[in-house]
Amino acid sequence: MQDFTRSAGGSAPLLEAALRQFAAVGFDGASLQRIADEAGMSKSSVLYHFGSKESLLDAALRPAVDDLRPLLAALGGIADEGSQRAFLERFVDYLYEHRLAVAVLINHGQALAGHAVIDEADALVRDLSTRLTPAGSHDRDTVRFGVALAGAAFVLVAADRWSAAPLPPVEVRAVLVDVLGELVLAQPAPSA
Amino acid sequence: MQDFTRSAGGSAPLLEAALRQFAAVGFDGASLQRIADEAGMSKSSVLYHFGSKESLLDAALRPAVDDLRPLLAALGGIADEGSQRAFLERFVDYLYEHRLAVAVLINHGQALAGHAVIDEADALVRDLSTRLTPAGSHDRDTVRFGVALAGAAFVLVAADRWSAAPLPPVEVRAVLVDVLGELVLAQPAPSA
DNA sequence: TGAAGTCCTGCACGATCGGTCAGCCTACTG
DNA sequence: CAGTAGGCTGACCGATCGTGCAGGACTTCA
Repeated sequence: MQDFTRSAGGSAPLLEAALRQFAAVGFDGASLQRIADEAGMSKSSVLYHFGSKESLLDAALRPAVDDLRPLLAALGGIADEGSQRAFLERFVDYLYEHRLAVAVLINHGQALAGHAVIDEADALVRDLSTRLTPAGSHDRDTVRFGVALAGAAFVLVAADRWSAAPLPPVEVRAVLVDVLGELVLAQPAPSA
Repeated sequence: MQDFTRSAGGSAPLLEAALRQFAAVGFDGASLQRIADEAGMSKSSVLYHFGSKESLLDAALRPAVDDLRPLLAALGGIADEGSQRAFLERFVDYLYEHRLAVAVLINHGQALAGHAVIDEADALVRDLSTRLTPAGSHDRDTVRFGVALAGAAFVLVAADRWSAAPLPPVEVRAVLVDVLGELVLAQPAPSA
């Protein structure tokens, strides 16, 4: 029995091209032809490596999903403010490293529900959400979490879409750490 | 000379179906056939009303773009904290009313650059961005604006994607007003 | 009654979609 | 040298894409 979906050999540029396309125009909107062109190979080669478009999506998102798991594990015992900030920095770095995959999950995830990778990732994010807004959390915390995650995901992909000059990634990272801290940690008691 | 693109007659459900599809799977991913099915008509009827897929996108996004202009005008003289909050409430209401169109602009705008409506909307958002982060604004403010806008847009479309129970829109609105205020108005001086 | 106009549809088109398959080329193994 | 396995490709398939077009159903007006 040969392996059903050939594991990625020298197909890294293919995965990057696929991620770019999926993030830009969505899974349905992306075509294997364009992905192949962008990676400098033929459409047949793409299907040779991954067997199907859905397998390509799985392979492209897999690293982001797998890297999210240890992050959740590290969230176990966080009490003092120092370890909170350390976790935030690690989380922002994760979002940056996998920004294209995260953008696909956030922006196109709802339309892709049912695909194995998407459901898996959604479960992890749901877990992250309930961990960051624990106990008898208010809807307020859930909304703030959503704004933080989707906002960060957007900025990391289109940081300077409406700015005059490109934004330096280092500064974006610092600001995001601050903003996420404000949004999901140590919120001041609501006025009401 | 007959009108080139017939103006929308009783085609409101068509525009709603189109917006839903565009927001869900993007412009390229959405098919006229599915939009037509969802609106209960034939694909030919869609093209009868709007002439082309691109014209349909234009018609679907037009109200959101047009309603954004008076909002920008109202941003002219805002000084005291009261009018700031009033503007924020009006802005959140705008985002909610046009949440599907806003989602299309935020999530798929980059891929749709070149289309007239998109460029027009982008110019308006750029204007909004520079007005809210005025004078010698830091990159910091631009990032915070991006997080606020994209985060709000996401929550208004997928508020309860990772929450156990659906979130009441009234409460989402209140929280968003608070959050947007924290992110784009009266930011405390950065620690550095 | 018939001409005109509006709304809608089925059919047909070329292009492109995801996917299958036979076969070419290179490299390694005996 | 022959054999074989892996990487890659073009030709091709049926389905679906956006679009053009002719015409049917219904209303309005002369």
